[in-house]
Amino acid sequence: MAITTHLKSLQALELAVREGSLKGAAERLGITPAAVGQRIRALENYLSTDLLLRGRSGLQPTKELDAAIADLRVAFEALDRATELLDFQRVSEIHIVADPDWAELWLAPRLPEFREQHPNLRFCINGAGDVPVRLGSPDLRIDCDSRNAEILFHDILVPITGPDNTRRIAEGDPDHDMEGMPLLHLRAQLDGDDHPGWVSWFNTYGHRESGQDRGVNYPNARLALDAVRQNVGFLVCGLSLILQDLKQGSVVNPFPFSKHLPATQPYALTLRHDAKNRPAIARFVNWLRNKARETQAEIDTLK
Amino acid sequence: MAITTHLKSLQALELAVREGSLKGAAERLGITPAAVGQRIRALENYLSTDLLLRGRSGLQPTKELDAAIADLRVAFEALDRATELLDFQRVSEIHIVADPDWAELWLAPRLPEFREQHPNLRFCINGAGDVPVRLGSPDLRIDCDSRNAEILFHDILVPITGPDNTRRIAEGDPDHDMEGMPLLHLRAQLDGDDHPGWVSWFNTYGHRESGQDRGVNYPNARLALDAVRQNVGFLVCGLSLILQDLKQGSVVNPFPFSKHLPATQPYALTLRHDAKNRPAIARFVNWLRNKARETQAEIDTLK
DNA sequence: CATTTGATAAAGTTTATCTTTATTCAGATA
DNA sequence: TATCTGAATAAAGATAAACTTTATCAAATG
Repeated sequence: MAITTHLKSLQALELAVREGSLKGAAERLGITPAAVGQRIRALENYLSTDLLLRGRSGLQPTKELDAAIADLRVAFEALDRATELLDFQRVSEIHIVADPDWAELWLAPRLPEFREQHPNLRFCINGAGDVPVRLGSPDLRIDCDSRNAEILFHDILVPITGPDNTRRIAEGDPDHDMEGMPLLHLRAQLDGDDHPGWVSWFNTYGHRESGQDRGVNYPNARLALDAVRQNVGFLVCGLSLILQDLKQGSVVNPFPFSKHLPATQPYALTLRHDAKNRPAIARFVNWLRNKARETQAEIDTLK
Repeated sequence: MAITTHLKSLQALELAVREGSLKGAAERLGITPAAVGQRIRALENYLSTDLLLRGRSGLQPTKELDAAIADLRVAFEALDRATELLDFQRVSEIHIVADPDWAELWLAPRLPEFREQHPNLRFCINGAGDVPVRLGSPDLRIDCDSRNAEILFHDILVPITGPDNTRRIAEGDPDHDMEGMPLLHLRAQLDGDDHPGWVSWFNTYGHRESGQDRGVNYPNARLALDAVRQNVGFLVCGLSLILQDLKQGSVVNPFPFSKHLPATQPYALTLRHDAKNRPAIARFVNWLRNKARETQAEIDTLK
């Protein structure tokens, strides 16, 4: 028994008969009337038979089609039921809690790619997103603090500055040039040892004796990065968060990447206990792992 | 109600479940297993759900799919029935009687293009072809003799010779060069006035006083043309029959096409009384008219 | 343990499908 | 009758889907 071909043609045909016009079918299919005509004609050509008598006002199936139209209707009704059951419309929600800087600067720029392929998924990231927060623990947690979590990648911390300094750096000694510009700090860098900043960097690589913690403080990396892009000063920042900026040249590295500090902890992923059973989440995590692997590779290449 | 999308994915899915393997489904669909996997995966991605648990030996629908598989089976069984009814396999026969030279030299080279788009059609042309002759009148008749027939195109008759003469013609006087080479005749050209040949040509354009009907006789144009291609001599031939040869340079025209004779009658088409009701024939005739129009245009351009 | 078989991933190519634009045509409207 | 309108169509070019190929992987089999 041969397998049915021209499925889309048959679908268009059945719909055109049901609607009484190519135009009507086109609207339901979300394509142009010309496309519907082409689909049907393709089938007619294949069969070397006319199937539809096209009048200006209304269509009429030929007797060849008449014989089959009942089966076509049965078929597409059954398919529509199956579609319903398979829950084409289902919206699955993924709730994520993550390091805010990472969420804003690493995840957010990469997410649209994934969402394009998974239009049925809704995200809630750190309380914001497509859907409101849900009570209880999130499906995923990504940060640098959790123990026993699956490691995504090990970041490194590097000094960066704005694009206007590119020329100056090329000509002279970056140490010298830095003298005139403020150091930018993240609040977290000054609060504890978990987030190494300028203090650690100068302690390791020298270049400046005093005033290592002077300068401007920013509450989060996004704001600090905005300032860097506008040439406000120099910042020590996770390389993973600025890969795109470096490629575009909207920020630059005044020192070779070999002068970096390792992050104290890797970014790591914790899954909610029952999340593994949800295919949507499994698929998202899978994507996340791949993207993390890419990032790790880029970091390792540069450092 | 939304319209079912991913028809091919659903088809592959249903078939894979029925066959118990991607490979089996692939064979029935006439594509590679990789393609089947891709179809199914596309749907799974779209739904963000797993549908098929792939084991090395045997597949198993997930519970999501289980709910829908019955409807899918119903749908594709109905489609297969519809397919049957629409007679995907139907073989329609077209019986043609035509001027033998035209059939061999004009129709035969053009027909494959049409047949490629209409694999269900079988031809019987002048008793030969895919199917044996049928009693009674043919569906189509194409010749230059019938009256009250639909004109396809008006041919012109031109002298031609083989490619080896190209150089000699370029250098000198074709009249002179013709002296050493035999004139080729078709039997029909010598028999009556319907098929002008060298006699008419020399009477019109001069160049030779005697021996206009001497030379070699051929029973049909194909054989004569074979001889021309091998530089046996000079022939007066319908331009429509050698357009491709001229383009390829396998025959050449020693005289400008302005020195042509008009064919006494155009090629014309007669349809059997009931042929108009057969869509396959209507479509073939339509194609024939288009091709004839093309030929007419080429002739008019050259002459 | 080596081999076979079926599924998968990645990449590149081919083919199908769709849109756009312009044209045609039957019937409605003036 | 003329002309207008709305739907279908034709042609061409652009886009996107689908397929094949090649290589890899993992389970099952000998």
